[in-house]
Amino acid sequence: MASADLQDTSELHETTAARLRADQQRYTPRRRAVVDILATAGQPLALPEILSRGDALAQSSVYRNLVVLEQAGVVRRVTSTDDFARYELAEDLTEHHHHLICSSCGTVDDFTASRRFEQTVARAVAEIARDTGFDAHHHRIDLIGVCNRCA
Amino acid sequence: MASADLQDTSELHETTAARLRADQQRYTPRRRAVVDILATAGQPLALPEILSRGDALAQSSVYRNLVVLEQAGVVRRVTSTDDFARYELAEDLTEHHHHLICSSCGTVDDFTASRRFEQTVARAVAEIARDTGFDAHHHRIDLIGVCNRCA
DNA sequence: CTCAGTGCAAAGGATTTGCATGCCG
DNA sequence: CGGCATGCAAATCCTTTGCACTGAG
Repeated sequence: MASADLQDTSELHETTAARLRADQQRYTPRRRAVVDILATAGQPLALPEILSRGDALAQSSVYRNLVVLEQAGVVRRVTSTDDFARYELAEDLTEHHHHLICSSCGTVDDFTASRRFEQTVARAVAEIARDTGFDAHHHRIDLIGVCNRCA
Repeated sequence: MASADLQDTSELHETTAARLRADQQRYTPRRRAVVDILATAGQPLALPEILSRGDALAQSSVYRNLVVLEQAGVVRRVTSTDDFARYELAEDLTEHHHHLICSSCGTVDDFTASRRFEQTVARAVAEIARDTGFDAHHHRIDLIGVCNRCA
């Protein structure tokens, strides 16, 4: 299960720097800003949200940096119901979790399931992989519905 | 794999017609064509795929009809890794299933899980809903990996 | 000095929309 | 006849890309 407690941002940044380095990429101030924003968000963010939380970040640069960060395994892109891509830190930098997707406004919130549930899922996934020959890297489990704000 | 023999497409079309009617919408030949294509596909289709399987369907009309069909609860929009939206028949018109998403080519295939697994999921979902107050209409469970063709 | 990173503006591309026409009811 | 469905083309809008500039090494 790894994924220590990375509430400690310095460890997060160290890990991020290491992964970027492994990808021959630098950990620039802009990239660090993006990581910081995602780390404190607690939910996947769409680009406009990232921009508004940052200080004069250029849209194109953020997009470009997100690509680099995703490539390095630091960031993960998630899709919702609207047509904004949303971004969050890679799961091994945070905590294993799933998403509550609001079909009304597109907001994505995190939630964690019980250990027992996760075990069952893991078992089922392994089973499926065996049966279908599909090489599953990871899975995603989302609940789609209406969030409190929209209800 | 496909949903195999469309034993009774007439029932599908009847149901579809009813749902459209409930939405004050007509079941036109074009809409029927789209439903037929999705019914025989056995996997979610991107728009170009729908067009190529149809006979001179206009792109914009198909998009428009997909919106209408989705609105009426006949069609469901699913997202993959590429930037094509994909469409499939609503789950209650087919069979409860999940998706194998290829992170390489974006293809989405169907798979069904064991009854036991689904029960556990249902229980967990209810639990989450109770804890978070999130009104979950449905859930989605996808396995992301590399399909046989891309491997 | 070199070259990756950045910002601005313009381009791309899937999806949506305006408008004129055709057809079902 | 009237209004919705359709096709075509143009418009949208998120995202990507071209290009010139800046700063770290």
